[in-house]
Amino acid sequence: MPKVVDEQTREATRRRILRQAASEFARLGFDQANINIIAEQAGIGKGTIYLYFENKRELFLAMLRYIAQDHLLAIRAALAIDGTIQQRLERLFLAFARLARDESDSFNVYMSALYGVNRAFQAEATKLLRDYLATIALTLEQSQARGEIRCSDIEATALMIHSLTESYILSANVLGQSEQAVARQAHLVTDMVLRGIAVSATS
Amino acid sequence: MPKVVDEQTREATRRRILRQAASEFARLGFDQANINIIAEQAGIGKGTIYLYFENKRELFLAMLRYIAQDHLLAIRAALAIDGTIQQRLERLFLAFARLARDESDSFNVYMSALYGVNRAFQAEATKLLRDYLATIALTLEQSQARGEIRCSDIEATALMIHSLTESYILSANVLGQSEQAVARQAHLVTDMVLRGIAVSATS
Amino acid sequence: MPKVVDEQTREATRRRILRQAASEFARLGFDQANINIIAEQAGIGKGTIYLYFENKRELFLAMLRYIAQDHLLAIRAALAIDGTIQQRLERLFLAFARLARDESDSFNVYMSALYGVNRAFQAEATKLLRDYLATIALTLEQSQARGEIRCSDIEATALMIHSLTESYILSANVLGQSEQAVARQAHLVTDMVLRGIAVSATS
Amino acid sequence: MPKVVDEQTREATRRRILRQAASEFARLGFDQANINIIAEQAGIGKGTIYLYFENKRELFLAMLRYIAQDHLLAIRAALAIDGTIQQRLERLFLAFARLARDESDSFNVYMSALYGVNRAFQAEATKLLRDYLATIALTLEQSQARGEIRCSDIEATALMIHSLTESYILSANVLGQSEQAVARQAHLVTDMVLRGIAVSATS
DNA sequence: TATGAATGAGTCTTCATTCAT
DNA sequence: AATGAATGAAGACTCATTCAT
Repeated sequence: MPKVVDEQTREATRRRILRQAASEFARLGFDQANINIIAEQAGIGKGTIYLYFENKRELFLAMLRYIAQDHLLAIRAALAIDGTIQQRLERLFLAFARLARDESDSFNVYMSALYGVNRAFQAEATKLLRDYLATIALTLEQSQARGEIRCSDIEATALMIHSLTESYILSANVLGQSEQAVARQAHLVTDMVLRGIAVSATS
Repeated sequence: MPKVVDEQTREATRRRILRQAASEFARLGFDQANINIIAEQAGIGKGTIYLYFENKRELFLAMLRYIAQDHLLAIRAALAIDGTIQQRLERLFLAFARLARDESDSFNVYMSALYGVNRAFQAEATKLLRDYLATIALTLEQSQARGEIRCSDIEATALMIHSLTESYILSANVLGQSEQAVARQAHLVTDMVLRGIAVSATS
Repeated sequence: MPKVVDEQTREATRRRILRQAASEFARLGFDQANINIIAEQAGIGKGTIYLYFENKRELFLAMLRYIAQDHLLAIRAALAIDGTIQQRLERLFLAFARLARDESDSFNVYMSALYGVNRAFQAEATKLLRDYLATIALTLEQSQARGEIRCSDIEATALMIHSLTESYILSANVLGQSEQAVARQAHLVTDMVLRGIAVSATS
Repeated sequence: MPKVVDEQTREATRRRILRQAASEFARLGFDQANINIIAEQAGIGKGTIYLYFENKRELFLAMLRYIAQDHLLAIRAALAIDGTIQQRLERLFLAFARLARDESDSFNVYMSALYGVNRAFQAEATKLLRDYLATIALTLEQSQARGEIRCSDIEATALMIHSLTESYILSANVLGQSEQAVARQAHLVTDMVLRGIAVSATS
């Protein structure tokens, strides 16, 4: 009989690797990150990592999917159906701000993948982007069904909302603005977006 | 005046290196880009590149500054004082769209630097971001002075405008939307921004 | 008598391993051959192989001895006492040709060991060589006792016969000659050997 | 102006690498041989070896060609046109014996390549084999033109001569026979071959 | 000033072997 | 006895950088 490794242990190890990988990739980028160090930090042997992931590239992609799930859950929770569209979008904005702060590792690594030069990583990051947009689009549709807004092009509007939210927070972070300063903009930005939509929708 | 000719030659070589560096860094990223290939493409010897730049890192930073100048000129030209604020912001939007298309190399490399993981590069890219924002803020001030708009927080608004513009175009590109489709949004987006500002300004 | 069944099972497993080992070592050579794959092909677990053989090296040596037995049986059968010396040597030649064709795996692995660089393997392969030579020498002695041939140096002659036989077939194979073409040489080569012996024996 | 490296220096380095490579490959075989150690022994840096040879495999093949030239020169010198066919073949036999002794490194490495499992190496070693055979065939033709021998199938006879010579010496070496003992067989073996040819030729 | 040959630090990955079950 | 998950030593190869010319 083989050494019985229960699924749980295996899954726990897998997660530990992914977490350390996220940390290292976020800190150093794909190329500079060192597989051996990731293994060491995960408390396993050098070779063991290859029992869980085919190679460095696959580890990176798996990690990307792993953090994507987290992010998406956060986004969906923020856009939960209760509240007005304004409140929901504010929650979205704040959720992004929180992610960028509390999960800066995974946020950085996702942004690097999305705007970096590696096509394979970009493709994977784009999948997450599409999921974001679909979630936002769903919210807009619900809101429209309720008569809160009137929106001619849901897709484009979702893209606009996401772009503005994400980019605003990223730029603010890069510029060194405090989280509080950013949080204070939640109402302002969503208000602007909603009024912008309302107007453009009728134009 | 042989000295001058030498200066010119030297400057020309420097630019040739920077141009090739931008191309390679955009294509492969900092780590994967190969100094030898950049030298070869620039038509100089491997060692010569070190007579112009201390090391790979400095070459990257110099290249970042080099393309930043180009971009800033384009942004300033787009925001030239003639026309209404709406027209000026539309030109800004289109200028970004054109950069993302015609200068995709340098656009990519700038985005990678800004949202990548290398702090040194991020700091340099942030300088360019600050220049963008200052230029936009200046435009908003001019517009306000003319009474076109009324804006409580110029800085935040500039950031919003820039974020929305840049991120919209990037996301659209990543999602594979055509340039034309993006261009058609110019009026819509700027209109939304302006009405958003107008309203938020009074709120 | 469960003990006997166990013994049988154990021996069967051992043989299965040896057979797969011969196949892999012949295909890839000692270093490139993969213990895990041998185990897999033998239908046993990775670790189990170490219950039968101390390590990769010992497995190789055991396999070498295993195939040596087969070869030696074939050689002895070919040199069976019936027939003239010419017929017996022709059968030897054809037996080698058949081995090289039908048991090319074990033939290759033996040649690699004998002429390869690993001293331990060479020593083991040399044992087989000595057995070959002893069998041939025995045949020559029998033939001499019968008055068929007259041979001053049995050892050297046996070596000559073996060398010519083995090397001819190998070279022919390497050069891509068909089995049939090789087989047709049987009479010619043995004839030459015998006349060579006859003459040199009197000189 | 680049560092001027005269052809001579470069060629000398190349040879030094090839010589050390032959030594290491002969000692350890292709897989166990260590590129870094070869470089070190050749008195150059680890990376330098890759300026002369694309990779380990190409280094091995280049070394094979390099030693092949040496061997072929020795073979050709031995078969120089002066003397009887018997004398020429004796010189061939002795030349092989000397190579196996004095150039045992390159001899081993050639044999490993010829009878090993790596097809690429086998193909290259086979080229050398063909050259050997062509040289021997030429000698036989010359001898036939002079009326010394009469030979129906030059190619097969050349193969026989080479096989016997090479294999006899190899086996003798493997069996631990002294060089002198081998050398003493020169006359015996060639005599046998020639008489064998003469007879088989008329049959 | 310009060059490119030489260097060697650095890293992903393989695989024989061990050992807890 | 049988297993296979875990290990880590080992090595080919790349490429930024140096420096003799």
